[in-house]
Amino acid sequence: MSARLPAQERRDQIIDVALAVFANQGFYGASMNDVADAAGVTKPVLYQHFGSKRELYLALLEDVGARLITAISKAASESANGKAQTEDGFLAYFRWVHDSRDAFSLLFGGAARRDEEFAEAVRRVEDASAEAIAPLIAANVSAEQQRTIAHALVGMAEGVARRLVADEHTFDPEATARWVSDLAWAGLRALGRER
Amino acid sequence: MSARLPAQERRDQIIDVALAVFANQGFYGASMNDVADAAGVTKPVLYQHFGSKRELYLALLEDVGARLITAISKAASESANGKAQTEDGFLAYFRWVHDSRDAFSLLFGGAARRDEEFAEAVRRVEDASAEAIAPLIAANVSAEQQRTIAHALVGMAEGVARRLVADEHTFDPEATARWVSDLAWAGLRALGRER
DNA sequence: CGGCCAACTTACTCGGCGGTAGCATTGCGA
DNA sequence: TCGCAATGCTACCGCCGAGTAAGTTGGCCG
Repeated sequence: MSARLPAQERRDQIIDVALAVFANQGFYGASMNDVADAAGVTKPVLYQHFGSKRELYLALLEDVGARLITAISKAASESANGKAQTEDGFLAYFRWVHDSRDAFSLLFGGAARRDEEFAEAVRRVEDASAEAIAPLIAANVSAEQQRTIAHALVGMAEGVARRLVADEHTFDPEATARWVSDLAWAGLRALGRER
Repeated sequence: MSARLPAQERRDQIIDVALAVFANQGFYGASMNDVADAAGVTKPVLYQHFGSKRELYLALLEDVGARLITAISKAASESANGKAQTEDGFLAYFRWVHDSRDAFSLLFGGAARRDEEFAEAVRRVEDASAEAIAPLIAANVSAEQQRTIAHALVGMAEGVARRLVADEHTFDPEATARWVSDLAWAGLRALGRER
């Protein structure tokens, strides 16, 4: 069988494997036995590293969410003007989706939204994204409208990504980001002009 | 206890009640006993009307999805120009969300996306929405780009609605629709100009 | 009034899953 | 080389939920 591993390595491997399993079968669809099997190990081993199924799943969400936020905010902070920020932000997002489909499925595939505790973890990610977007929105609109716009843009990216991940065929993150950010940026500029 | 009901009425009542229960607790969170209790009957009664839990849930999805599609496409078909179609489409959408939060939660709350069969039902709704949007998109872009744009707009509406439904506080469908459709329409117009 | 069919209930089965107790084994450090 | 702590496994428990068999009640029709 597979070799024994020191605790830390085993833990990392479990996280890796569990991400794939949960992404494919969902939180309820995958049993702890499924995860254990996929890791080449038995159930009690999982419980040596994570107190419960929920705890394992939460660890995954946090892990994956942090990565996404980092990618986006890093990209946005390095851009000069608003338009570049929009483009680079979307580009970072779609690159992340492209390179980590499992992570995307886990965060936005659905299961995470039903459970209040999980939903909160997802919402933290979405709110962080919305916050990264906020500065791009014209200042002369109400706070309520700003939040709406921000979440509209987040939803845009999510909606596009969902379709790309659903129909398996590969996609070009650069082109997708350009299309979406063109759409978004034009909308944002229009907002500034009127009223 | 509650009176006996003829089959058809009981079936309708179950659908009503099940919608509320599943919307609040999710497919996995709610047991058939929960649904039965909420309807004031016992489990076997449910199974007289629906072959399985999945079948009941699917019936709900179809039912609710059809209503949404009808609302949107009716609104869009009655509008004169593209801009009006955009506005009226979004307006119909947000009115629907406003008046049927449970239905929204069921369709887009998440649980439905994990299961392949359920996900397909949801995708049918999203695709139908995307199709309603397609004619608004400039013809001089690739088919691939068109689909991306269409799903971006669908995602926009969904993202905004999700936030509105998540933080309970009531919202104004008219204002929301205006904000979102302004954003969308400006983007769509910009698309037509370039290239 | 009486019978009969549809509506409904009680009371189960069965399987799967989260979680755990206790034992086996491996390989690292001395 | 040998001990022993850490790593892992076998085998189990309890529970809960989907689904069902068989019996009971209510009300409509003749």
